[in-house]
Amino acid sequence: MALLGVPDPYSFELSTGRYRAFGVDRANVWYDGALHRVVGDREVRIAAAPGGVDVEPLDAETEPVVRRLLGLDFDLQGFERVAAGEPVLARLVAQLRGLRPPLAPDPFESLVTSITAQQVSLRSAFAVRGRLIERYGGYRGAHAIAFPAREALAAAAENELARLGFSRRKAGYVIALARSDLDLEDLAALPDEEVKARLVELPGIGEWTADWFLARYLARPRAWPAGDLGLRKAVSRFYGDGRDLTTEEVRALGARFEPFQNLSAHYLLAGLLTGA
DNA sequence: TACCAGGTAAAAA
DNA sequence: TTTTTACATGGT
Repeated sequence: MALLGVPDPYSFELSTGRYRAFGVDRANVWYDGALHRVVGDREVRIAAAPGGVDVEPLDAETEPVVRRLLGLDFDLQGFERVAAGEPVLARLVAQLRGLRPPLAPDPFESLVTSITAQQVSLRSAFAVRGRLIERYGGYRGAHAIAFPAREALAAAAENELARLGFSRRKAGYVIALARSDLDLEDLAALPDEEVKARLVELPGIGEWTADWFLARYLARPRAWPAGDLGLRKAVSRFYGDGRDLTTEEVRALGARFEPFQNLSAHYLLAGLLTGA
């Protein structure tokens, strides 16, 4: 038993919901009440435990990944202070106390995952992504499989990805991303708008995909995917007065959550999903 | 059975 | 320049 302490507030149940909500995630497997993920060439098991989470094995290689998978490093206390002054968020924060959005451990994985989710339902995206992981993944643990390495997909052919359920066009996006000379690690040093500018240069990466990269990989506090269908539905439900808001209206409403647009988006989405 | 789902780019107008 | 269309799968 290796206990990793968690910040306050923290809800393991709520924060791991994304790994279960839309089907089986072959890289982040929910099994027997615990989350399983390959780190390096080992499978890590993460489970709730009194006083924190039980992580096996826990060491310098696995801890940073686990922290990202569980969203442990978001400034939730700062968010709660700001949310207290906003009626809708105040209610959501109370109902979803300790919810921390998971972060993707790897930038390439984050982008490929978003590409699979473009236009289609998340259940459909999970299914296609699962087949991609089965076919091109790395180390196979007892439950989880390592997400495909960039080199593995750089060597793939468009036809092979199409057989897994990618549209021809999306297959091309994934391969072009894998083969591009953009250093995804370097993006972390750039401001939000510069990151987006670099990413949308790539084929198949538009503003939506770039926004989710800021939110789910770089954990930028102000990331606000205004064009996201789910977020538009959520914002419309809570602020639309019975009307469906446009992307531009949602974008403008983001100012109200300054400087915690990212966490606000996740709480609004979770609020919609759980009917809160 | 159709139709929609956490978009994007290319064609058509 | 703005609007329309194709795309592939899973769920309802």
